[in-house]
Amino acid sequence: MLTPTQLCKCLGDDIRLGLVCLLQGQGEVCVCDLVDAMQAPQSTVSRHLAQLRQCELVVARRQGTWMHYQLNPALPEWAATVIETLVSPARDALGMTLPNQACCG
Amino acid sequence: MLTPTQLCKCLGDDIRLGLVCLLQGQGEVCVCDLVDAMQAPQSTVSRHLAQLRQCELVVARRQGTWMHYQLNPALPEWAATVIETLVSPARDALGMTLPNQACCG
DNA sequence: CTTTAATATCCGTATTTCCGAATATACGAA
DNA sequence: TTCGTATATTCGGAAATACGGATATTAAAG
Repeated sequence: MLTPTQLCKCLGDDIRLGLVCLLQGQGEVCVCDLVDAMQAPQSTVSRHLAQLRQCELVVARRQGTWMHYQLNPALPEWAATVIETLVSPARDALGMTLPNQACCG
Repeated sequence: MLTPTQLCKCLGDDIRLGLVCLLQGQGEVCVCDLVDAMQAPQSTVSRHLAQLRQCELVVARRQGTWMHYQLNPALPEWAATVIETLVSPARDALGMTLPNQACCG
């Protein structure tokens, strides 16, 4: 079960927080678009996504070769609130632009 | 200036999150009471307090030999919201009881 | 079955973080 | 000045985390 400390540890990294920002309010996004938006090596993005999955901050769905990620819609309320609160200042601080959903249909 | 990533890193540790829980809603608390409540070595508590100060999550006031800490009342709104949201589930998860303000007047 | 594309995992290395005993500092009292 | 109390800082080592190239896995297509 997700604890507050775990949530903060997960969000206390630029890449993971960036990924959460990309997912927030976007429904599903596939990994290739996330890699593209993060401008980080694919293995790095994938490793961080695995960590987010392990904490249950995100859920994944396979569609053929692609994996689609989204924020876990069943987060505890406090966790969802924390994420919603952080996303806007985090987008500013990290210079995040919305993902370019170019890769898959 | 405090960034979302920094805030999360700061809160992503049981001792620092515990300290924040002890301070939230309590006004000033002196270090001896924090050490007592955390049941951790004094140097450990002091080191974590220094980190919280460096991120400007807390401010300190000296009164003679004692140091009184409180949450920074001038936190950015998003940071204050995150802390308020986390405190209650964090108190549960960490088994925090309120500080025993026994040490100084 | 082979190839190709998307994603995940492995693994050695580098970096960061944490710990707590010991020590230093700051202050008040005698 | 000297002592005692409260707190901060130092320091070396242990543990956790992050990195990214190389490799493995999965699935669709030919």
